This record gives sequence, structure tokens and C-alpha cells, in this order.
Amino acid sequence: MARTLADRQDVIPVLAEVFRDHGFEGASLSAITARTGLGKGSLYNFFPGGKAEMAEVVLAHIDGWFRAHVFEPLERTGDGLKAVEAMFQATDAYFRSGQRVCVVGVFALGDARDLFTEQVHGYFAAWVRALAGALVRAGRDPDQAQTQAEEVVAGIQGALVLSRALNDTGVFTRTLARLRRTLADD
Amino acid sequence: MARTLADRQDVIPVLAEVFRDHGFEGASLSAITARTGLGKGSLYNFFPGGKAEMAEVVLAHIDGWFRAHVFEPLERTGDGLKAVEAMFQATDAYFRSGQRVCVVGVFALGDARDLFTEQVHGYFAAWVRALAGALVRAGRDPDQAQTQAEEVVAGIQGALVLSRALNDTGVFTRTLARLRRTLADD
DNA sequence: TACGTTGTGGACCGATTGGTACAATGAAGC
DNA sequence: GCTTCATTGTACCAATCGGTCCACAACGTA
Repeated sequence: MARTLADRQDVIPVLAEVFRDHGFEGASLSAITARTGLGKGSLYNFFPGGKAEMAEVVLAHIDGWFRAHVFEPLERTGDGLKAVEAMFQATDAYFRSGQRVCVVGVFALGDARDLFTEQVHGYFAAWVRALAGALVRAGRDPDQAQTQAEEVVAGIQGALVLSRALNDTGVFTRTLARLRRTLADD
Repeated sequence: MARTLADRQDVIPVLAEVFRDHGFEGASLSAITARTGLGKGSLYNFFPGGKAEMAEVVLAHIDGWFRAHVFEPLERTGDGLKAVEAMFQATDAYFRSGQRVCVVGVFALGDARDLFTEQVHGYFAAWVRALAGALVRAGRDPDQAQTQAEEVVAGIQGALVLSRALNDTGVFTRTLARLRRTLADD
């Protein structure tokens, strides 16, 4: 029979979408096979640790994307407010204006949190910390920066839950607009 | 052997906690049996429609609690700001200051949303609508009321996600305090 | 061209799933 | 006290789960 020749790196974003759509438990190997086109021999060849390793790799991939596009720009852009604006743009793009949910958030609310405690914690802690740092560089005092960072990250997560529950991506868009204004005011 | 004699109404809150902790798919019948102490004969006697009916009953039960303690007080209390404050107190109590997550939010992010679309949508739509109504009675113009209601409900959901991810219920408490201030200002 | 290595797909495995069937037990009524 | 009915627990079912194993095919090298 004709065979797929695949590359591990190419599989990871597809895997991410399966976990995003279905959660950790809902993402069965048959759902993964259907979406990736790869049989178990290939999947276990790329990910000898099985499904848990697939999820770990997906979390690391997402963490890497956010590190490159959100956390490090927040940490390194001199102009704090510019950094924050870039964060909003990257986040809006990543979540496709509310059309896709946050895998880490999905994992946080389920049994997967117990399996991937450090990755889930680390992702959110890094985001809050990086954003607080940018706000401090924008002139906020540290306590206020921490409070606003928490508000923004929680606000984004909540908007994703509500958007999906109400089937209305406008909720996400309006929330980002409001959070932008919140941070612009001083 | 000794048998449990159970009442359907008593089982529902216990079922709710299983779905809250594990999500819809993660809540296997064996997990439900372990937590409720009931075998399948009893579970299927109470819930002939099986697991989907158990989840429906749980969602209806939660909806009923929120209707009684949150949505209707928001709709019926003449003093809009008093109603809002009561909502915050009830919500804080229900989520035990961030120690327990929102079943409906958990379902919203997973495959269960597709099974329980109307219940998930209805719960959040009712909450936003009731809160917006109270804010209008408190003197906000309707657009502002709607925006603030969305902000609060999304904020609560986001705080639950972040609290659980960071294993820090302080996030929830601080978020409620901030949302209270947001609504108190005019 | 032949042989060895690597990657693939899917059959098969034991375990668990949601659900069904039914025997046993307890309660209620006569 | 006996009979009937309701509730219970669990054996059993087919299906699916995550994972293992292996035959086969393709590719690379001598």
C-alpha cells in the first residue's frame, strides 16, 4: 500500500489541534490517526512515550511559540507599552480572534492538569511574569503591574471560555479591546 | 451483601463533583460508582438515559442553583448594585473562593460543548443578561451594562482557569475584588 | 542487484469504556 | 408470614482505549 512519509516536526501542529479540539482524554489515538493520517507505528516511532509524550511535545511547542512571540518580546522590548501592544496582536492572531481555545487552559481544567502540572503552571506563570515586567517598564508600580498582568491573562482565558460557550468570537474581540484600554489608562 | 438505599436527588450533587473534577469524558462510570457508592443498576435506574442524562441532570441542577441564587436575584432585586454585590457573594461561595471550577466552563472547552450546546450557551447567556439588567437598574446605559456584564462573567471564568493552573486561589479572590471595584465605579 | 536498515500501517493485546440483563435482597402491602 | 414489586449490585456484552508487535515496503549502500 502507499505509505505516508512524514516528519515529526510537521506532525506536532496537527497534534496540537487535536488536543485543542478534544482535550487530553478526548483526543484518542484513533482521532489522532484520523487527523494526522499516521498509523500507530509512525506515531510510536516519533513519540515512543505514547500519548503522554505527544501531549508534552504539544505543550512544549505551544510554550515555545508563546516564548518567542509573547513572553520574550514582553521581556526584551524597551518600550513597555509597545511590548504590551505586540502581545495583544500576537495573542489575537494565535487564538484567531477567539476561534481557537487555549490548549493549556483546556488542560488546566481537566485531569490533564495533574499529568502536566509543571507545564500548565509554567506557561501561565511565565505569561503573567513577563507581562508584569513590561508594565513595570511602562511605569506602573510592581504591585499594580502584577495585578494588571493577572487581570489580562485571566481575562483572555475567560474570554476564550465565554466565546466558545456563547459561540460568539465577538466576546474575545471586545475583551481584548477592553483589556487594551485597561492597560493604556494610568 | 449490605445495600445502599439511595435517593436520586442526593446523588446529583455528588455526580456534579465528579463531572467538575474530571470533565465529561474523564468522568467514567467507574469513577462515578467509586464516588457515589452506587452500582450500575442504581445509576441506570435513576438515569435510564445513561451518562449523557447524568450530565444533563447535573447541568440542570447547576443552572437551577444559579437561577435561584444568582440570575433571579439579579433580575428581581430593585437596587441593582445590591443585586450585583449579592451575586459576587453567591458566586464566591459557590466556587469556594476558586477551589472548585465551573462544570459548565469545563464542558464549554471540551467535546461536551457539542453534546450540551444549549445548556452551556443558556447558562452563560442567562448570567450575562441578568447581570446586564441589574447594571441598567443601577444606572448604566445598556451598552455599558452589557460590556461590563460580559467582562465580569468572562473575568470569573478566567480567574477559575488561572487559579487552577497556578494552583493559587488568591487569583480568584483578587479577581472578584477587582471586578467589584470595576462595577462600583461609574 | 542484493542485502540490510528504517519507517510504516494495522492486527492484536489486555484494560476499560458505557450500557444491558438479571438474580438477589429489601420493603411494602395484604 | 407470604407474595409482589422495586431497587440494588455485578456479571457480561461489544466497542474502544492506549500500547505492542511484526510483516512489508522503501530506501540506501556496497
